[in-house]
Amino acid sequence: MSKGIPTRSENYSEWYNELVKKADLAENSAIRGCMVIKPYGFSIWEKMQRALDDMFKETGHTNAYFPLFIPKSYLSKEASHVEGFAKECAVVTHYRLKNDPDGKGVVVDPEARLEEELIVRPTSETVIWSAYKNWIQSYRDLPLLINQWANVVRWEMRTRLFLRTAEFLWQEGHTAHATAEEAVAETRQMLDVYATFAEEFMAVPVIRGVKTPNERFAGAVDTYCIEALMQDGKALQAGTSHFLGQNFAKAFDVTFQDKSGKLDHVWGSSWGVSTRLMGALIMAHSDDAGLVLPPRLAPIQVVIVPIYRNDEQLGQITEKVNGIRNALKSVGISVRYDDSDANKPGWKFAEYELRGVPVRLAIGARDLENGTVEVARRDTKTKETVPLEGIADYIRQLLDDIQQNIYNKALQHREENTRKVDSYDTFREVLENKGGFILAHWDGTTETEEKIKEETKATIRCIPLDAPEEPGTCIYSGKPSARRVVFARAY
RNA sequence: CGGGAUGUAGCGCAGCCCGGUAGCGCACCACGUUCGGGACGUGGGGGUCGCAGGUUCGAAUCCUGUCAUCCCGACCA
Repeated sequence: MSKGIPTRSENYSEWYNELVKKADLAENSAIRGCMVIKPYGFSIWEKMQRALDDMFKETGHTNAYFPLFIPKSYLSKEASHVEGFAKECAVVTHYRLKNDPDGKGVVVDPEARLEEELIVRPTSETVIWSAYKNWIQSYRDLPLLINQWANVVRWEMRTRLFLRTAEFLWQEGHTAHATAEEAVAETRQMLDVYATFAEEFMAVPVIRGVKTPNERFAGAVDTYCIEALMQDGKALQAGTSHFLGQNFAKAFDVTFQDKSGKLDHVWGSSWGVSTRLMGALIMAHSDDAGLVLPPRLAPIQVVIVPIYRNDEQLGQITEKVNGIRNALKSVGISVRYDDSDANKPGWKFAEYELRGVPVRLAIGARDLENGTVEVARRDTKTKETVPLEGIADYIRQLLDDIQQNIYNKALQHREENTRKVDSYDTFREVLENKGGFILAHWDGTTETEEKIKEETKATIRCIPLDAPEEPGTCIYSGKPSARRVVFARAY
């Protein structure tokens, strides 16, 4: 990027922060740990939301909305759940302010203390399951397939734009089923939905896997996840899906009668992805010139920049551009024509590259004469002059090519940075010098996992669902192992 | 909550050591020339120097306190 911004290789972290700000995606708010998502950033998030929501509905889910506040007693009903979240909860203790007796603004009215504190939801399992108790009586009420789009709060000590913020936006699905098999199938189905979304929309290849007990969601029987590899060799969990067993059903006494009249607790699942996906999107593809957006998620797919010397020329160009815009719009391509006089073409070129617009068309007097347009693509930064005739089909094909190319690049990067390692020395060396995913044998104990984490900062990202059976010995303890698991340092 | 740093114009910074009434770049406004890769010239507007005390004839500068932000840890499905 221009103007003294560090490059990816100099300082990935700083590069990321600057990019988020310069590309007008988000900024830190004055509120501790919170983020302001700016209009451009939010428009990308909206595209993600829409695509995900369509996928949820296709798989039979409906949207609903539950309260922001959770009575403290709800949260404590499921023992491991409360333990997992207790350390990062924002708590509402009072319901009224009053004027400061010393005349200095307002103070919390000590007389307005809540009898029972309210927790700002860190996740909604507890409020939702307390509602499900009343919604479910019979097997005829099942499966219950509900999703909500909401904000949640987790009081993180240290935050990073999009990747970890005190408040974030997400989607959380909560389902109830008559059998364990159905609930597991749901859990796996939603994992696949997430993986498909990541790969086909975000152009980010992911590994589907199951978490170790240590990394499991607080209150789940099994936690599944998709793991992506960022350009700096660190892993990012891009989505999770949990099989809850009967844990929440038991905690909230959610039972149903089956066909034979027998009473049983229902089986649950929950799953979610958050604005963290924005972080994944940014980190997976961007380069030193700025953001690189996959066409399927780009708010503006094509920007048109006129090159002119005077109003007369601009008029002629605009006339030609109107035809192009209509042709592109008619095949469903989103276009912006930037004829603003405020900035020069060179400035606009740089600006739209920074914002990751996949395709840029430049059209000037030369093109008017020749019946051509200059087409520049963001992913490869190449440009060529093409005839105006058939431009819509050409661009549509080009957008598909760009989507595919971005994915291929990310996949190639992941493949080049996924290594089988069989000794602890090599493991440490690879982590230190190369990063990436490391496929290694592990003895299956939390103890070993913790030791490795302490010594190397690497965690087991997941046990891949497609991990082949392969007897070996644990790189740390030397004990037998049935298959390799994925290690990495993570965000 | 520990360790380090920083608060000066919308943004990025210099000035502080050695006290003398605030400056640079970008952005902004006006005019002209420019316009196919972040244009140039000339003129102009904008700041109680984070906040509160103190020292001094005089404080952005020295002292004390305080608040905030950032980085490194601890924390983190």
